[in-house]
Amino acid sequence: MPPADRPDEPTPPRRKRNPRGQGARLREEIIQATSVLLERTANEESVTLRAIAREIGIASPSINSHFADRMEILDAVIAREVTVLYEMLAEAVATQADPVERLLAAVRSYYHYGVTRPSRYRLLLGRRFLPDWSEDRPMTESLQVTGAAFQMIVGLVQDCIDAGRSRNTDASTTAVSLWALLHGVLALPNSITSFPWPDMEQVLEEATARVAGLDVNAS
Amino acid sequence: MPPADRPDEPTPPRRKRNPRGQGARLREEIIQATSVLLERTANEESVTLRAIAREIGIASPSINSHFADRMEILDAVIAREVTVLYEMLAEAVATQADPVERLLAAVRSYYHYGVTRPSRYRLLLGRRFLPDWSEDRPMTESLQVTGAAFQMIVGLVQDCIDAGRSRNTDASTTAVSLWALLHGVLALPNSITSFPWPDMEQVLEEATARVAGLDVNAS
DNA sequence: TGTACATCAGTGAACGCGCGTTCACTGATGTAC
DNA sequence: TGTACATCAGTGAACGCGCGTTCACTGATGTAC
Repeated sequence: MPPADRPDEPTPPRRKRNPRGQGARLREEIIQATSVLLERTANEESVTLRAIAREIGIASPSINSHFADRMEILDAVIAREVTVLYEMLAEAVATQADPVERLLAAVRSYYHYGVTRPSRYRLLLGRRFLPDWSEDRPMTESLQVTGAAFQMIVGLVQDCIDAGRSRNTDASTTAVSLWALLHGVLALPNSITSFPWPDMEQVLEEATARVAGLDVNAS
Repeated sequence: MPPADRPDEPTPPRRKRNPRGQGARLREEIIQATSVLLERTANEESVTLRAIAREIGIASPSINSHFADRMEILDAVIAREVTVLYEMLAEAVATQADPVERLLAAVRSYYHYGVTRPSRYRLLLGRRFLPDWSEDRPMTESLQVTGAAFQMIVGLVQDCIDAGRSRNTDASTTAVSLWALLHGVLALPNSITSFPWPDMEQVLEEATARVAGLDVNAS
């Protein structure tokens, strides 16, 4: 006889099975649970298929019909997050009219994403170092959005140049430098916690102006 | 009967046991093997105790008398590598007399370290994200050397300021910005391989001059 | 100079664990007749 | 309107694997007498 009706027992909350044509809903749940689990554990390694299944309350083989392996789930999470980041940038930029302010809004927005979703940001840029990575996993979707985001920054820099608000000449190189700076500012304090870091947002602000050759104070 | 004398069999090369007082030699071998393994597999996760033991040709429990766990070995590797990096910086700086050239030599040297020892560089800055990390592992030794390296950069920037070769005023903030830039320039192309990166050393060179407010062309 | 003994450096088999994967299955729900 | 059946969504037990860890051991070498 199974211990049926002991309500105080930590019985895993049994899921309702999805209705007939709606099997793809579990796919959504898996992506969502992985994202949550990732941010909670702050460690990609502990996001195993079994851990994801536990998080949702399903049997772990149930994942197999939706994803080939762990990496495929993580790739889905990445694709989603890259889009989230891209839209955050676009929204932030849209609120500003001044070319310099638009560029700064994008930079601040990227920084804000990295600070508030550290594990997911790490995943975006650390996928290549996961155990089951291999060279021939193209990730076309994420790469396209990444490329679009980059081109957006290039455009913003170019606008500053065109408006005579940047002393730089090469918008593309400037964008790469800004990206490197942003990534460093986000990654360093996360990596080396016991170091007397100054206010990194302030550092970023100043360095951005220098790297982009910005004329910040003009109206 | 064990298959004794088949010389073409892939018998693991049996190690000579260390002489009496020299047990600590194996400790050295373990650190060395871990470092090699890390660079070869490019993945911290596959550097397991058993993998390290296999690499050296010992039984895996033999490690226990030298290190408490995997993290302790990696910490020893890190301590070594931080020192290697610090000495590379110091040597590179010592070859130059001009303040700006000294700072640039340090920046190039850091970049060179990261490019030539990518997995170890990643370990230096990724330790916090390993599965068995915990907040109360101080790593005093590495942190001291890291602090010394940072102070060295601060000093180099200050020298540029004092010599009227940098338009900046805060050497410490500038050093943080430079560090972030360096880290980003190293990390980005490693993370996102399928992106049309420009020559990152060139990007670094230009951005360094901007971030540090350098007057590069003065003799 | 010999010999008993302690110590040091490391071994090898065995263990329990969590993992991904397999495979036969279950049980609700839509569809054909 | 009823009923047989196919399909869909997911289960649960079992497997082999590599891992870290344990524990009794081995065998060379230095030391005491």
